[in-house]
Amino acid sequence: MTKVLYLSVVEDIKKKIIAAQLKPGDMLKSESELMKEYNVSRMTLRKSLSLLSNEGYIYSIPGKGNFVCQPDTDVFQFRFDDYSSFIPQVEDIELLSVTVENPEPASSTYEIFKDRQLIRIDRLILSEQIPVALEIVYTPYIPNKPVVEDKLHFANYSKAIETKYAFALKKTLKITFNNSDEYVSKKLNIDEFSEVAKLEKMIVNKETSVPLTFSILYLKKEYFSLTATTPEDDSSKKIF
Amino acid sequence: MTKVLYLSVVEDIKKKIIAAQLKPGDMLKSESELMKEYNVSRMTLRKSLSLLSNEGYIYSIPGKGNFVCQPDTDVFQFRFDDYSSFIPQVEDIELLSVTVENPEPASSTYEIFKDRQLIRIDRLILSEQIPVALEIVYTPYIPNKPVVEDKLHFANYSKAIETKYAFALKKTLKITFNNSDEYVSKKLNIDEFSEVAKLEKMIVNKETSVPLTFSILYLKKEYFSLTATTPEDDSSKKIF
DNA sequence: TAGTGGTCTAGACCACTAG
DNA sequence: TAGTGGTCTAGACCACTAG
Repeated sequence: MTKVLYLSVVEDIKKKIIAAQLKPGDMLKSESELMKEYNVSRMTLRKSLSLLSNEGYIYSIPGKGNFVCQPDTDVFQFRFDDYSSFIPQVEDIELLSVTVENPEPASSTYEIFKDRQLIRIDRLILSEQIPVALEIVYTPYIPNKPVVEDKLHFANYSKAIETKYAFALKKTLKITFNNSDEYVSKKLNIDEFSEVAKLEKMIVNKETSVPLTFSILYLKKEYFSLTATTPEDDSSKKIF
Repeated sequence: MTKVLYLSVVEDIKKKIIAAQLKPGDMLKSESELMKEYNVSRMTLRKSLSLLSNEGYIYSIPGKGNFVCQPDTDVFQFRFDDYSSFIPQVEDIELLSVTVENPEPASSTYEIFKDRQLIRIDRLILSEQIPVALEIVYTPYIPNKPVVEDKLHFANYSKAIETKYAFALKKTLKITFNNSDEYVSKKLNIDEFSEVAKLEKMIVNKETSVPLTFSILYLKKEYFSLTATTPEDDSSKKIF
């Protein structure tokens, strides 16, 4: 079908794996056999196997052969950037406060940042005039950076760092369901102690483990809905 | 450092990208320049580039050059198989009922399975004697399959299918916070209409879109906690 | 010892881009 | 037209596995 040799080999083997003609753990024919079967050179055949390997279909044991993977079908993926993931309507954002504070011992911010001074920014997210979520963002306070000095540009500054060092970052998101405290319930205009979704996001430098930002999003429970799926076949990846 | 040529090239370029010496959108040197710089053959250099591409660091535009990717750092991953993800303690499972039913029009099972007859299995998951979650699993009823005929073996049968056709499956998980209904609250022994986490998992055949199973897990809110992270560098992937 | 996969090279031909 | 990346080959040498 495809006029590119190595892709037609990939397609054929992949088809057999999906149809379970080749089952997890099964050994493929040897490379020299496959070379004859598909009438391609060793390097071309190996390029096909490489692709199948990258897509999680096969793995190889040197000296033995190539085998069909035991796939992990319990890994789910979803996209999350900020509140906009949850609030489809056009929203307003109300800046509540910008403060500089020291983490209290035993608080989660202390766990993360130790005793570094932090900038804390509180924002209220509204949809159709009603408050929907409360976001609190903590970032280390670095004097002389264009940060507190210019609150308005802070968000963009933060994003810029995130983009520049994107390959060095690791993000962690923890989702729980909590009773709101007095502050949160007042801001969201809900009953005290009623339930809210709590999303804690931490961004750290993958290499150095230095924390970059920590944020908490308190979201009205009826707005929380998360859909995650098994990752798709990564044909988006460029093929060399 | 590494004695494998193509890996040392990968390491060097990756280092530059992580350190933001090469920024998203930047063009790499041409392949012929890189060949000279690293003193490797074209195919070896291209193998390095291929790896970097697979790991999401670079992409190429034929006729133009290789470029540093604009990474998507908002994709999160987590593992989820069943209730065991949430209940760390040794748990008991109580089989509540196994029934055959027809989806009611407008119900979510009808949306998924249309009017196919379904097997519905209700289980109560207990931890330290107290009910923690209620699981309802729907599967198409196929007469003469070793399914309803032998309830005890059903779970294993289901798992076996899942394993065999793992490469053909796509799973979707939807998480929301809902008010419990009478049945759920009674079984979980909580106040009616109080909040529970609701996890709906659907397994479909990726190729044919035929649904395989649909399950709902009602989980006591205090047990719900989900931690997801940005995917790690996939050095687990075998390299050809 | 024969067979397997892993690394690496030199070289050929191609389509596409951009001046 | 010169340069870029994409495909494909034949061949060499290596370490590892298993009988």
